[in-house]
Amino acid sequence: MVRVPARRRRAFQRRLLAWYRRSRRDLPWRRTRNPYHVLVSEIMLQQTQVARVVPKYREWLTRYPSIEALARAGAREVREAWYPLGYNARPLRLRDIARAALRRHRGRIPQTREELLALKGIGPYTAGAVLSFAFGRDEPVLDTNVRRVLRRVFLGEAARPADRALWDLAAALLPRGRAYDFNQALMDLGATVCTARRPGCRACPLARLCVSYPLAAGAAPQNPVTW
DNA sequence: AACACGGGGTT
DNA sequence: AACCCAGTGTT
Repeated sequence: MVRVPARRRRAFQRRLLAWYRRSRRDLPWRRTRNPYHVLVSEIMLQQTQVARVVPKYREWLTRYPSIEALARAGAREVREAWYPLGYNARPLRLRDIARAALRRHRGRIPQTREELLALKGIGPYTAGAVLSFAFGRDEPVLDTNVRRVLRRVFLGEAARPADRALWDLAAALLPRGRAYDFNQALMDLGATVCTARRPGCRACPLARLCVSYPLAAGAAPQNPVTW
């Protein structure tokens, strides 16, 4: 386990949320809490860049404005509507989720982690995203952005932590009642500042807290975080 | 733990 | 020609 002192945790939360207030991206799925809309965006965003998802997300919701409309669609049709996003099992699973919602959940997207994970196409990331973004629950997310930010800030660039440790860390850092903004902020920071290549440490609100930053600045390596 | 699964943008 | 991308399901 990674232990984070309360003082450092609060500084992390405060700096991240303050940065997000002024620097967040305006994305279409941040303008709704409709669980179906949120789910569509999250399935589309699996291993797929935001810029490529935005137009397809709008088209999809025009063509399939409701769970019922999607549930009625044929396999060929949804696959064509999905092209060229790739990972073409996703549109079929999304349609099957719509059908399962109608048959087993009164036409609604389920609101518990267990029920969400029981649906093919929804894994730990997407379950956390739906719970925090659509239902306002205090649940962490761990995607490629969050994984990179937490690894760099708390463990160092060279660390190869198991997912278990990063999920625990994401959960431990979560400010009560602020999961929506906190999770979005973490992903935004990873996507726009703490990028995989050429991270923008100069613009990073967490640089002063970051284990990796002293290395980037050419200073002596800092002690690794205690496990 | 490792691998397959799409396709397009970036370096 | 690699690398990367709001991961998931299957060995």
